Amino acid sequence: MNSEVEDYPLTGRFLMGRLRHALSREEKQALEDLIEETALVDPGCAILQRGDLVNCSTMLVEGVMLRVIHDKGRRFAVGIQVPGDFVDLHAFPLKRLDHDIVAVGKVRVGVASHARIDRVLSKNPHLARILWFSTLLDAAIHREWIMKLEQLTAAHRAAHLFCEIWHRLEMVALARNDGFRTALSQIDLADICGTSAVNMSRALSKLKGEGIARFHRGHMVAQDRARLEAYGRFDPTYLYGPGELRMRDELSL
Amino acid sequence: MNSEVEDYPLTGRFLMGRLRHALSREEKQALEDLIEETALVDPGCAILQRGDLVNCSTMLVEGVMLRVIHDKGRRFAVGIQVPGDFVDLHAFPLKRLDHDIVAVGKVRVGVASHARIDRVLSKNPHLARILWFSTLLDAAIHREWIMKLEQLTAAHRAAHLFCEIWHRLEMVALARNDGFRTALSQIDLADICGTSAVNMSRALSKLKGEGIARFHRGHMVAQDRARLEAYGRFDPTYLYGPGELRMRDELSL
DNA sequence: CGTTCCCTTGAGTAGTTTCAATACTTGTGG
DNA sequence: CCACAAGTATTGAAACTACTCAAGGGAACG
Repeated sequence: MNSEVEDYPLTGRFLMGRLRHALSREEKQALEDLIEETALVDPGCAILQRGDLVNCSTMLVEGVMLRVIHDKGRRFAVGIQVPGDFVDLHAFPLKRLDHDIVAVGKVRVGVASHARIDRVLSKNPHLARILWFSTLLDAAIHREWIMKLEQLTAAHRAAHLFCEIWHRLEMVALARNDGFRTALSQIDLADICGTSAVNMSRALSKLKGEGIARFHRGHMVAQDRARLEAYGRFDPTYLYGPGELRMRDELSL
Repeated sequence: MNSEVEDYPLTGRFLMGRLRHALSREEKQALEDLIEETALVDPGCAILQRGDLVNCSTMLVEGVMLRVIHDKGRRFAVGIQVPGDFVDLHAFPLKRLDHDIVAVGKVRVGVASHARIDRVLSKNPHLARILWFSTLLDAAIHREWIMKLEQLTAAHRAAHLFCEIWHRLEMVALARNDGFRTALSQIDLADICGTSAVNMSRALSKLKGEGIARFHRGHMVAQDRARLEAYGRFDPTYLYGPGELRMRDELSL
């Protein structure tokens, strides 16, 4: 077990592999203390609906959540969150969100009231800057999704998505050597990749047929990661993990 | 001429129609004073390239800019900015961006060093919160684009884009009664809508043929705005202007 | 006056959608 | 333990949308 997660069981994965090293021990503790209570969310349930006036924000502790927008009965996923993500921190400055946030499978979350966040951030501008940073990571991921949707066919999109999830879970020490395990269904993948469930099924069997990746009931397994990434035109830079864009030590944030 | 723009010629359009009413006179002046110099940017030129270490941010004063990502020679637009947008404020917390920001047509910008922004924000947490808010508006627009790409065909995407630009220009008092005028080409529209220039041409002639909108050398004219918005499945809520999600007065930010 | 960039139109191909039918999984209650 | 229902996944066929390649028209700028 990762020692950060031992020391900070609710927030130990926050920004792990990104800017977590820039947090002091006191700041990590302040973050952990932000969480007033934890809750279990049932599959498909929303912790937050479009337009709600929000007065607390949610740290995802265990499981996967989707940002979804409903339109004319269809469901469109515009974001995916993994443990360590402060899923609705956007609502702290925005107060209301334009989308729902729903659990995929069973999910455990920690809840922090905006009043408490406010108190901590006004005393600690550095932490405020870090939280701002974390919301902009979501924006960077949104941009990559836009590019992916503009450019790739369904099978390539699926491969790209697998790469992204794999990397993000790896950064928070939840990936496996040969893939990852989530509660995502093919329907979820279709909603994320902007295609129909039927076409997603075909795309996945193509990936399987070419020996690139197998997806079965939420398990993604790929023997040759480089091949998967090449197929998905995946470059992890936009995740601001180790690499080109990563905050260097010379920079104080 | 709008009085805000008279009083604050460089930043008077910042968050106009959104949270600008929450700024005090002093804060508006502090923002205006952030801008150290102005510059003209030539068509197609980038003020910032992916991976650059950035130490200043840019207020768009006049013209339109695109956020673009290059991949295998093709160009993909992942965002569009209009006057009043703090186009690369994302780089203030992120330090490096994942995309380029380029001028469409001739553009005038104001430049604010991060050192100066830092000084002002540390003295004014309320203003810091407002700037954070403004970067999350970009994220909300990104999410809408994701949904639009997942859902709509090229002609509908174009209509949606026209609606968005029209509304955004309207909020900063730069729209016309029957449309708007920019320096966008059909190629730009294609890069934004994730289609080929050929297909965008066909989509536009379809919109023209059905009497929904005419686009010619950057001028967009639509007689029946409601019809255009219906065709583009457009709902301006996500822009956080007047409407459902708008910050209410009861909320202090 | 010609180059360059932007836009248009046609034709063939590739990818996706929808509808429909079928099968597999999982959990529930008899 | 089996039967059933609900949700999930697969496959086929026809219609549609978009892509690429290619050729040509038109406006703007020097």
